[in-house]
Amino acid sequence: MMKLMDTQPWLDDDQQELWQALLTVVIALPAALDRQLQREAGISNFEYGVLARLSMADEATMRLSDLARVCDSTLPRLSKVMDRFEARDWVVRRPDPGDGRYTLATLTGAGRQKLAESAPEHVAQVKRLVFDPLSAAQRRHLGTALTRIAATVRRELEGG
Amino acid sequence: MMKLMDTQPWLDDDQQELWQALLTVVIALPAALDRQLQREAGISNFEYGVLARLSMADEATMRLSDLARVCDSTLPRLSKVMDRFEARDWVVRRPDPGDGRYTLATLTGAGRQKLAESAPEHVAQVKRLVFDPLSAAQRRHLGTALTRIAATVRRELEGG
DNA sequence: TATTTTCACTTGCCGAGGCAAGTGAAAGGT
DNA sequence: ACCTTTCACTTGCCTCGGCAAGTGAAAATA
Repeated sequence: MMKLMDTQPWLDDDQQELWQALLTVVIALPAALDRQLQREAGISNFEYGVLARLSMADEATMRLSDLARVCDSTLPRLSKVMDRFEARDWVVRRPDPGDGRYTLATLTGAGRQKLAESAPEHVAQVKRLVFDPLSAAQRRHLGTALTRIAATVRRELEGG
Repeated sequence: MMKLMDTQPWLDDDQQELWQALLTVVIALPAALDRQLQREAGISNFEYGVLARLSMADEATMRLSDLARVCDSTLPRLSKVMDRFEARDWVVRRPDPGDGRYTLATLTGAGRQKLAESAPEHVAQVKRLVFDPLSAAQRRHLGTALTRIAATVRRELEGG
């Protein structure tokens, strides 16, 4: 153990503080968002993201594999979310006419409405928890840093 | 509710970008850490955090409720983690002599060893994913912003 | 002192997600 | 044309975590 600490030193104090704050954010922020969305809309933060992404797509339609990628999801996970959404008539699935291996998911009117209903409070919560505590400059800096980290993590998950 | 939408509508473009990056980080970063730790040590990122926190405590001993708070965990969740840890002889639980309602958890030698084994690669991964992509100034700014957000989110979860 | 309330934790039940194996469609090889 | 391989997804099995109800210990009230 001592030997390992020599070659691969631990985080220094500043790094420790940053790391602890990041851990709290990645653990507690999703928990807070989930609780509010679950209570007020009966969906998870992740499910909200799926609805939002689909609604932004052309024709509100995407291939599942593309949707999974932009939502940072595995395919099995998204598949099961789609099962739930289809059961509630929020989306419809059909094979891609051009290539039968792909599946196209389309947001229905009911799905769009569900999103519209849950959006205002969710957005307000995001603003309250993430944006309100920061100055404009801090937001800029945070955006820059997070974008870099996000890109690195994405590569990690795709390559690993 | 309507009032919120009037005064604070959707996120603007810069906010959208920040928000998307933050979503990727809170979703994909834990996933990446979990995968590596699971593969190489058979534990989750959360479990690693519990071991690490305990090891830092005086006598490697903490009340479960205190441990839960610093790990941003619920008590049921931590209780089940402790079941697993006790089954592997990584911790022992005993009632607090001073107040029988509290339970003290102590890290055993085996538990400390498990932590020491998994630490180097985990720390290296954290450095690679979080610190390496950033300049020194960016790290400082990120730390400042995340600390503020973390404090806000903590208050949210305790108060809600 | 007896009863009630408040803790700190545990347990049971259920839904969600990961992984590995299965299915069906297209592409590649012979 | 056939067989194999490679996709894109789906399904099954299992574990983890959330919530609500249960337990046992201390405090508060009477």
